Amino acid sequence: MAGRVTIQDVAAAAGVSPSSVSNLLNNRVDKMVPATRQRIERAIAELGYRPNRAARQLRSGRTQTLGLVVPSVGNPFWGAFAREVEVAALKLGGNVLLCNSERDPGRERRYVEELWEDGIRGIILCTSLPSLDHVADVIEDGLRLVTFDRPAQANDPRSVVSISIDNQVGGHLATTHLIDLGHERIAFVSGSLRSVNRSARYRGYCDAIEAAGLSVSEMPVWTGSETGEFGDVEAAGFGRAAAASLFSGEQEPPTGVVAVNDMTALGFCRGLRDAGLTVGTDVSVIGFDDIILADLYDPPLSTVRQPIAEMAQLAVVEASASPGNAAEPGRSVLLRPQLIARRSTAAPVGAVTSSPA
Amino acid sequence: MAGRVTIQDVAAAAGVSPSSVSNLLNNRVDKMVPATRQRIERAIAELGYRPNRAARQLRSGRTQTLGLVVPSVGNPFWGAFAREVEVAALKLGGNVLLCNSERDPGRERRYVEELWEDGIRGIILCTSLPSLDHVADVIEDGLRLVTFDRPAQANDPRSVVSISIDNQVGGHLATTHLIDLGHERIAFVSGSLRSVNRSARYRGYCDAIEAAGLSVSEMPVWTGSETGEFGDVEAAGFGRAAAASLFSGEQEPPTGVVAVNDMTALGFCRGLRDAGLTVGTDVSVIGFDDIILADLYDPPLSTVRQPIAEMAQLAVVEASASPGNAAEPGRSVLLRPQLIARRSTAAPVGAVTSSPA
DNA sequence: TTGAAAGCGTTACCAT
DNA sequence: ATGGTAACGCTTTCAA
Repeated sequence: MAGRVTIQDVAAAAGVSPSSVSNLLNNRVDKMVPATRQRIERAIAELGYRPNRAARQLRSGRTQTLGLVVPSVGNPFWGAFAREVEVAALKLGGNVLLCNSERDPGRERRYVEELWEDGIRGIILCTSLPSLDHVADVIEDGLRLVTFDRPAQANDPRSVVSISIDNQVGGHLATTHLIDLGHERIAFVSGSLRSVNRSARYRGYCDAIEAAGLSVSEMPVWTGSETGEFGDVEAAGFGRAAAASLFSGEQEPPTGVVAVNDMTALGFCRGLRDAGLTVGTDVSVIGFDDIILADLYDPPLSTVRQPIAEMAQLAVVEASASPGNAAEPGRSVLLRPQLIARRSTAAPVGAVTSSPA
Repeated sequence: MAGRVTIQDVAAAAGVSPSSVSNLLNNRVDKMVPATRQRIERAIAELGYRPNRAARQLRSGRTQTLGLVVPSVGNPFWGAFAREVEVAALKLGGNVLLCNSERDPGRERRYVEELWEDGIRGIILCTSLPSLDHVADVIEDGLRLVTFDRPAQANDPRSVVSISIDNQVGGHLATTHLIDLGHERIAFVSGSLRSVNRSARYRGYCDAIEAAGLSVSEMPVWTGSETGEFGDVEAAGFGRAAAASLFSGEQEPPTGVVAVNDMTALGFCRGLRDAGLTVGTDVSVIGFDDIILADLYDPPLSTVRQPIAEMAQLAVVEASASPGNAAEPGRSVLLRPQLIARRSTAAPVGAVTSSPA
């Protein structure tokens, strides 16, 4: 019954006009006589009235809902981020509509368009595609797009705001950590490097390697097949396969490993165990993200932390901002990642006796 | 520009009436002359027209969007479930609006009401509250509510469909596994038991203990403070604290542990490590859920698996069903959990020499 | 096979 | 301080 109660019914029951009910609903109560207000409130309660969002949105053109497109909430990192986004949105009185892209550009595009059609005008898109062409037309229509985990690229539309850690610094941090511990044969393990953040992490890795007087070309870099794409949840299986390959005996194995994210690192650790090796003593492994399970792992996983709560907050503010009070668009916010050294990284077994370069 | 294109503009551009455009949009093309159709399609493409969902929904009263309320996507189990729900919804041509309740009844209610106001008529609610009173009025209004991870209760409204594993069987499965391995001092570790699934798991635990001729009253049961609620993500910290307490030396420690879920189990393992104990040899630990990290852990965690893909599919079908083709309401689907024995459980050290009861 | 016109429930303007 | 009323963009009869 209550499902079909309209603002008209409330007005009739309270003996006022629909406008007054609407005014109350929208907190325009400054000049309303308390008695009227109470009559309306009683009518609302008695009839069990609930406003119709579609009508409200159609008329006002506004929504309090933000769109959030992540690769996959099945991945603990994205799950944690999504949660932080919701927390931040709630603080601002908004909702969040969450979508999993599975890192598929087609799905990204479909979702962005669908959200736009739903009347949503602010979207946080967690993508790492080098180009935003696939959603360019919606951006032109006036979408406030915030990309996360993907620093701004040269060809990005002007209005896009990018929020990300400095992945190159992060890659450098992780690699330098291993170098400082005395490692000289350091692997880099990642899925396809076609994503901008992964390649930035890789660049940081290369910088650190070269800076230490080592040669990247001699390092075991494992980036999987060019063609095969790996979802975020599959990252673990990927890391496991990488470990199996790197320690198959066909080449000199690394003593330290930089994994492109924690899931891959955890999978890699599993692979090491399969091979009878011990993480932290036989081989040092460092990940990226600091998902909740990194600290729970045995041994606790060293990693590079992203300040997700802070980033989520920023992203929500930017995506919610009406054109007026938004910061200058085209902005790229690059936060600093933080090295979290735990027990999965240690000095290599033969560190002291290794011949100097 | 394109953002303000309406069906009228398209009709004008194509030289037809809005009705015809609408017919095309809704796939009512059976009796449309191909030429007309092409003109309209060209106009749509040229103008970059995109239908306005709010208007569409307001007029037709229909939405393809489902609501999904989980405790927290920060928890890998719920993240994985949410993903499966989305996959299932996509297959049926629908969307999913995801919300984190943090297991707060007030938030559950607020979300359910908000979703209803958004025009959403099917919701999958992952709650474990004994009563559904807090959302009863929305159900009366005609909401198709599917509860997940919470078997039907006596007072539930008739129309509610419940999808869950048989948690009592699951608890029994986990406990019996430890008993079969030779354990005689088996702890149960959980947050508050006020949730129906947790208490069902506990009941299964008790059944198994008693069936083995042991006494529940002599077992170390750790269910945390009555008052303190623990979120799903905090479950790990909780398990860790439980381990610290159970192995503090104040009482005889258990040789086996049934944790109420994998996050708690993983936290417990971390706590054991803090205490210098080894999981799988010194103490056996079994969890619940089989999150992706269970298999990645060192040692791989024994657990009781929930068939989440199958359950998600079921939930989506039920929540999407229009009253007509829905299965009989009030139904409670109880799926069978599956024991996954891995290396975190083994025979206790003193199994053979332990004195018989 | 296509078109005209009446709403869906709300807001916002302009009266009063 | 409150009411009347015209939109918002679309779907859906019903008529042509």
